[in-house]
Amino acid sequence: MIQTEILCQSPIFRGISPDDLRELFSRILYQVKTYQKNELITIGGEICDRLLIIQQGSVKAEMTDYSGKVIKIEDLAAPWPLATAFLFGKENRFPVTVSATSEVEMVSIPKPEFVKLLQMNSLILNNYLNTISSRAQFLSQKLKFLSFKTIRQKIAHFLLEKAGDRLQTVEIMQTQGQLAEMFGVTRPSLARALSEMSQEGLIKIDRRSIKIQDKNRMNQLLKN
Amino acid sequence: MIQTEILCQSPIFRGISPDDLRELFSRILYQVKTYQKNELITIGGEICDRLLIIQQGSVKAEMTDYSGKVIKIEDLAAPWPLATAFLFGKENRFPVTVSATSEVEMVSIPKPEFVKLLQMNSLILNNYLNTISSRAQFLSQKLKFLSFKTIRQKIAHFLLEKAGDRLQTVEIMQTQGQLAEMFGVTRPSLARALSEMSQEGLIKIDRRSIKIQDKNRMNQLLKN
DNA sequence: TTTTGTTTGTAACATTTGATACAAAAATAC
DNA sequence: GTATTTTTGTATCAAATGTTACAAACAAAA
Repeated sequence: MIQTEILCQSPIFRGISPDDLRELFSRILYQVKTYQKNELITIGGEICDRLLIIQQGSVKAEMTDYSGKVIKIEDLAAPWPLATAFLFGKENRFPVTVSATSEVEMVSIPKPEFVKLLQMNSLILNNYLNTISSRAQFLSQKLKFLSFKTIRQKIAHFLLEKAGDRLQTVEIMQTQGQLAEMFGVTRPSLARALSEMSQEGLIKIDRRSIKIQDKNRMNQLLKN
Repeated sequence: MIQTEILCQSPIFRGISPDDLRELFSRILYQVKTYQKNELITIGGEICDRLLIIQQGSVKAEMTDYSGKVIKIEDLAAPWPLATAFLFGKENRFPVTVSATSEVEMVSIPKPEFVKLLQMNSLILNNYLNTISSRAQFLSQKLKFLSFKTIRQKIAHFLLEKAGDRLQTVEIMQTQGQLAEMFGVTRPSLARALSEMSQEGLIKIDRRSIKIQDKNRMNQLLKN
């Protein structure tokens, strides 16, 4: 049985009343499946031709590496949808193996039926488009960040982004350790780069606030 | 005037007959705007609340860096859509400044009207979902590749991916130089890493074919 | 205040990679 | 077959970053 009070909390059905959602579901085909703890739900590599939404319980996603060993990727709980990014596009396969970590109820909507839902209700359509677009935008940002090779470049990008057109001084909310992790470098390396940039007059560091002293030279760092 | 013979070549309208497309357009609001050479079409940072499709001519996309200098990003021509990844999601702003490089006709569909199109025609809906999903999948792959830090890791990932479960020997189609560029490293560095891995018995290199001799140790390289 | 734990600055050394150069090997052209 | 170009293997040195370690500064708790 579907529980629309839970499902309407899901990112895809957000903003829809439980009653409306029940009405919508009555017009499509779907299944509600129950899985016991530790039971397999999807296998990595399997074709992804249906949308799965956790209605009750929690699952874990794992990936198999090339030698066959298993790495845990993430934990998900109701009312989250699974693999929204793999229903469409060229790579229609589950990237991960999903199994139940408690007793689980899973709503399974075949792709053609989900397309009907998208066409019947513009809120669902917008929610879904927003979900996958935001993901693409997030990945794109992350990729841009990774494209800067040296630590100085990463620092410059981070500071200029935070400062925008106007500000000269940026207040950092994270510790150096957290920043270093974001940048994918070690903490002492980040500290060294910061102190060198400070010595060279590019920035001025006072605790957690950093003043950009030479915007032009900072920009030149990003040229390559 | 819209030219549906051209527009139906666009990734978003692919598979739809010119006549059907004309009928669909008759049911929504849209504009066809003409731009002279060098005229501005969108400005980076501007809100992206409409879908733009090049119907005639070509444009260039440029980005402004933090110091105000302009970097060319890409050239686009008819019948390509602009910024499909920024119509929805959290970041609804054009990332680039677009200007005409020849006389240009641009079809402009306001976002709510485009949503109508998506709901009226499931082919358009599928095309659009496939476009942005594929983009997210592509970015995700690229990100995964970049997450490997050492050259050895990149080599291991590349070879294990190519080999799959079965094969032991991988035939490389590119030159070392091309591979090095893909990996974002210099050619001598790649050659050195390969020869070291060969000395350590991980792989055996014979011209353009590389045999994976120790899959387990290769996998361990990817653990961190 | 004193104590304790966290954050920061910095140093010494090891490792990885880039830059450059050059010769051997292979592929291609003549 | 010879000449020319491309590709590959390798060496040397420099630059960037990681690793480890430790002390000073700071913040929170007792």
